[in-house]
Amino acid sequence: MATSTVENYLKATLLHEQENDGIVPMGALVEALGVVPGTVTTMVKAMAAQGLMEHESRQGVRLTPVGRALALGVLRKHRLVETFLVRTLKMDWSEVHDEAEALEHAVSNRVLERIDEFLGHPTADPHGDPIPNQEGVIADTATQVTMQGCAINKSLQVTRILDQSPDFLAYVQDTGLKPGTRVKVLRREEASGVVRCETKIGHEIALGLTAAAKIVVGAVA
Amino acid sequence: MATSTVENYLKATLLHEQENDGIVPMGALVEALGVVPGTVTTMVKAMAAQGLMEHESRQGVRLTPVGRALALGVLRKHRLVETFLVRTLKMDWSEVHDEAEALEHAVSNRVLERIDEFLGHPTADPHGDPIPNQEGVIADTATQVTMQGCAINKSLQVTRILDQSPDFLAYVQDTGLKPGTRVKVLRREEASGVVRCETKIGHEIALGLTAAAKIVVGAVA
DNA sequence: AAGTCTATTTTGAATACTCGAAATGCAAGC
DNA sequence: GCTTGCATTTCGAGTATTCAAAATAGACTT
Repeated sequence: MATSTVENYLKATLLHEQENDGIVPMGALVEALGVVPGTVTTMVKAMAAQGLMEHESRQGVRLTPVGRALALGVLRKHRLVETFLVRTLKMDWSEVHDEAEALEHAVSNRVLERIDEFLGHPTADPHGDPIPNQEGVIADTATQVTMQGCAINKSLQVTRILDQSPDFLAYVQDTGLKPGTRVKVLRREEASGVVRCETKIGHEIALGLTAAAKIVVGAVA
Repeated sequence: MATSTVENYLKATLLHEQENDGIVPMGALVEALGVVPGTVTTMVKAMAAQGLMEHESRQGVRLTPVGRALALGVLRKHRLVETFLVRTLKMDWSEVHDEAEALEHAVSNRVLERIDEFLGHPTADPHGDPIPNQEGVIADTATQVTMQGCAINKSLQVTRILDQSPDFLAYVQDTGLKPGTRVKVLRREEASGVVRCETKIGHEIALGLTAAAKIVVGAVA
């Protein structure tokens, strides 16, 4: 079995591979895991020896198929646990990340599949991030549109938040732009970079371009 | 924070103190934790230095108030998690022990209190073992009576199973003598040591004295 | 081409936990 | 009182993970 440290390295690598393409630089893992560079080098070598990743010296790492499969399993646990904490235990969706971080290493597959069933096989967690299925397949996200690029004056709904930092989560909470919320972009002010929109409740909101780029929207069901 | 290893040593010590009185011999921890004697000596010394237990050389250990409080917290987590796995996730009550063993170290107090609330503040886990409350107080168990010593021909119910081994749990499952089940002891055959009883469903069962001594019964509500 | 900057690697050391095997203390029996 | 036996302790060593600090490789300037 992989230790929780190893699982964390796998997950961080997978997440980076998903966001950017090509090799994952050591610095990205240093950043994501909050350790010093030397530690990452040591761990990466050990994991490469175990066949979980490939290490190109002075370049970075890449997951092997085995490593990727394990990483997807960890991601699945993380996101199902988050969903569970919010939906069933009524915890605040902006505070469940750290809890899930700890639990993802302790939940067995047996328990996980019970949770999955209990929740009705959800495909996205409370932040809208897709949940890999048991085989590690993730629903397509290539065609995603954010509030920065979506159609104007069309009734849409928030489907995903791309920035998980507590700050941004609090901001989203504040404006009410959580996954599931109906929104319509009224207009974009090119000069100032302000995006004006209104929510279902009639509330009108102005948000900056960077913020708009982090909120994914889709058609209403 | 205590590591999960430390939590396991604390819990094992508490459990032994509850079953037997006086000092807990090192051998008891060796047995309970599945490590070699030298390891226990090393850990115990470290924990004594941290003020979690007192170590009498060549004798054994005793929890300090601080250690006991922590141990009760771990026990509370273990038992609430077990209850949750059985009641909410519909897992088999004879197989949840190992799962809870892993989860008890990963569940935060915040999550734990949500689970407690979700379950309606239960006072006993699926095996009938009492769940300490938030202050570490355990409901009285001194007046417990087993099927070995209870009244004859009185309608009672199973309230607790004292042996958690998979074997005995399977036996209990088999005979249907789970916590909550109504039973009446018909008679005890002194010579053979057989205890005859009948369950609510009219089923008549014969069980040995050792088995009878592991099944706690109480008045029906 | 030489020099500089930065990411990465190396090295040496620490912590927490574990083992196996040898040494020791103590209680019980003869 | 001496010996035996078992529980416990000590000792030396190994794994996994981490850090701080020094060394190095490449890429980027000038």
